[in-house]
Amino acid sequence: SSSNYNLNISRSISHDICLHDVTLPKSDQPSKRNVSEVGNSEINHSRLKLDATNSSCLNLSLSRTNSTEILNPSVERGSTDVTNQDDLSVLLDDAVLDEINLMVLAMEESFDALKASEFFEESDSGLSLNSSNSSESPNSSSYEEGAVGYSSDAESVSCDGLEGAVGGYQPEHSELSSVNCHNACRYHSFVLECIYQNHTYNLPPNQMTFGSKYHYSGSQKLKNRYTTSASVNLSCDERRARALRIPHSVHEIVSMSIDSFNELFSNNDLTEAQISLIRDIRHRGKNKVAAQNCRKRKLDVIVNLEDDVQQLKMQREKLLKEKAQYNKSVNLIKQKLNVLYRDVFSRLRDDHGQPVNPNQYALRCNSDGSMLIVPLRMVKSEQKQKSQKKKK
DNA sequence: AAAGCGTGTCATTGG
DNA sequence: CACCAATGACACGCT
Repeated sequence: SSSNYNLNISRSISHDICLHDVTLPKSDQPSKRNVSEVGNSEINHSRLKLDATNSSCLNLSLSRTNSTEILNPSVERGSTDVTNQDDLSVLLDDAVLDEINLMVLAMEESFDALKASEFFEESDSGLSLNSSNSSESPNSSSYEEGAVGYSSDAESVSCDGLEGAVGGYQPEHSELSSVNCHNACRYHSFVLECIYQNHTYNLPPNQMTFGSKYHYSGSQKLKNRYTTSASVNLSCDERRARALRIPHSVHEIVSMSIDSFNELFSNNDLTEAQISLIRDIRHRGKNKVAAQNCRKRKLDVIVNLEDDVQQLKMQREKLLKEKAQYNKSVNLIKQKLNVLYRDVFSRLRDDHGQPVNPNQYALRCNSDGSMLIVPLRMVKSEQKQKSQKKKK
């Protein structure tokens, strides 16, 4: 079945390719997301798929729908059905294997897309990539230049010839499906170059530049601002530093004292580009540490505030309990006072020896300890006056 | 697929 | 005025 041969192709090819592991620094390995972006440009027809989930191993897979086109470019799409492995093995002729091996070779050449394309041009049927700038895109994007150009917009080289390569699926490419392994290889090599050099893989192709300063000014500066995963950035600076032959590691540049740092520029050995890069590296490194400290402080503040909230909650609970206790005591005292008051009142007698009516009179306790019997209306009017004074 | 988190970077600000 | 640390905002990758 077609799915069977698809499996076999994948196995044989990936075997070949995995034998020639392209080992990348861990920090340089494209992340899954990057791969998915690359994957977006895949087409449903014959295709090469960069499987960089384990980017040390380049995995080549052929989609089942049109793998015949890769295997045999002369077969028109849909005109031939390959339905079993025998057919496939016939199609998987030496020429195809050569192509595959050449791709592997190309990958061994540090993904030098130009070299890869040269191999293919020498070996295949002459079908060429419709890339207008094959001479400029991969070659002019050599590692050194990309790094040098980091601080110079003028050195940017666009990737117009590969529009859509990174941005997403481009239907036109399906028309070239049988065209190809080597197109795809070059294209993916190119994408890899982009990723390795300046991480512009997240940019639309027309903005993908080699060696351009990654900070885009103007209205696009936020959207297109260069950003990469944390693990990639440092090595990015390190590679730039190496490319410019800066005689210090990124760590040294960042951590050296300000005096040592200034001494770097005192002897005029450094070019403008080097100086600019060194300053940028130091600034980024310092800022990175500052951001880390800032976030730590922020977390500390949050933790402290959470502690404060907890303590205040506990204090509130405690005060509420105290308040309840005091209210209880006050009520108890009021009850006792009431009992005492009634008791005292029940013992009082007027001039005729009659009990005093508690609805008409009240007891008043003076500051000197003496007690008076006062008419209740007097007490009430005095209370009114007091309350009015308080309002004023 | 969406949300949340961690991180690096850039712009800005205040010391 | 230059420098630098601090910080808000943003984008990205990862879970």
